[in-house]
Amino acid sequence: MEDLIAVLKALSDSNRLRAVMAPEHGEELCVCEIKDMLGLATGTVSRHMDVLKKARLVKARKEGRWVYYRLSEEFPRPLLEWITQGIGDDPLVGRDRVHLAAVRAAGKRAGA
Amino acid sequence: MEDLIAVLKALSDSNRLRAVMAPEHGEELCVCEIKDMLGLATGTVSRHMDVLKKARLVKARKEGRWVYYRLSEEFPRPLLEWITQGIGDDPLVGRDRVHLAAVRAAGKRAGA
DNA sequence: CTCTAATTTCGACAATTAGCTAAATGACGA
DNA sequence: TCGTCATTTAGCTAATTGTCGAAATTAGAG
Repeated sequence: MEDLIAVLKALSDSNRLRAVMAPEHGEELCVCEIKDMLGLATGTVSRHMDVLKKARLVKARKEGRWVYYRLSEEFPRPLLEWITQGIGDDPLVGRDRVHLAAVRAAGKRAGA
Repeated sequence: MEDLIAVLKALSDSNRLRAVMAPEHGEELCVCEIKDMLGLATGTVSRHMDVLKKARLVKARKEGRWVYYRLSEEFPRPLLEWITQGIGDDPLVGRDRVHLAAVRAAGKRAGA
C-alpha cells in the first residue's frame, strides 16, 4: 500500500504533475529546464524530482554536469492514460509545452 | 487540472484509501462503521469522507440518522482498476474486510 | 417538546510539506 | 589545481493536513 500511496502523493502536486506531463513522449528534461518552466528555485525542483524518482515515476540520467529526467517505463500505464486524458487540454500544461518547444528551438540555434 | 489533483490527493491518504477500497463492490458503509474499521474519531472520519465526496469518488445517502457512503459511479475506472490491482492482497485492507464482514454478520443477528 | 443518537462543524495542536536561500557536492575546462 | 556551473542537500519559514475533543446540528423516539 505504501508504494501506491507514494505514487498518488507524488502526482498530487501541480508542479510535479506538470513536470511529468509537459514533456513529449520520451523527452528528457534537465533540472534547469524544469526550473524555468515551473518558475521555481533549483533546489525546490531537485526535491520535487526526487519525490517522483522515489515513486519510480521518473528515471534520472546523468550526463556531465546535467541530470536529465524522463518518464519511467514503470509509470503505471492505466494511471498515465487516465491523467493524459484528464489533463488533455489544460491551459497550463499547454503553455508548458510551448515553453519547452521554444527553449528547444533556441537550443538548436545555439548549438546545444 | 484541479479536479485531477483533488482526486489524486483524496486517494493519497491511507485511511481514505482503506475507506474506499475495503467495502465490497457496491457495499454501503455508515460513518460509524468506517470509524470502527479505521479506529479514528467520528469527526475525523466525517472530514475524510467529505474530501472523498468533494472529489466525486464516493456518494452519500442519508437514511434517518445515518449517512451511508458508497463508491461513486463517477470513480474513474482506470484508476479504480489500477488501485484494486495494486492493493490486491494488502494485509491491512484484508483485515478491514474481515472486520466489516464480522460487523455485518453481528448486525444480522441483532436485526439491523 | 425533550431526550438520545449519528453526524457534521469548530478550535486547537502536531506533523508534514512546499518553498526559499545558502552551503556542499560533482564535473568540466583552463 | 582552481574556478565555474549544474545539481543536491541542509536549514529555515509558512502553509497545509490529519487528528482529537467538544460544541452544534439533525432526526427519530418517548
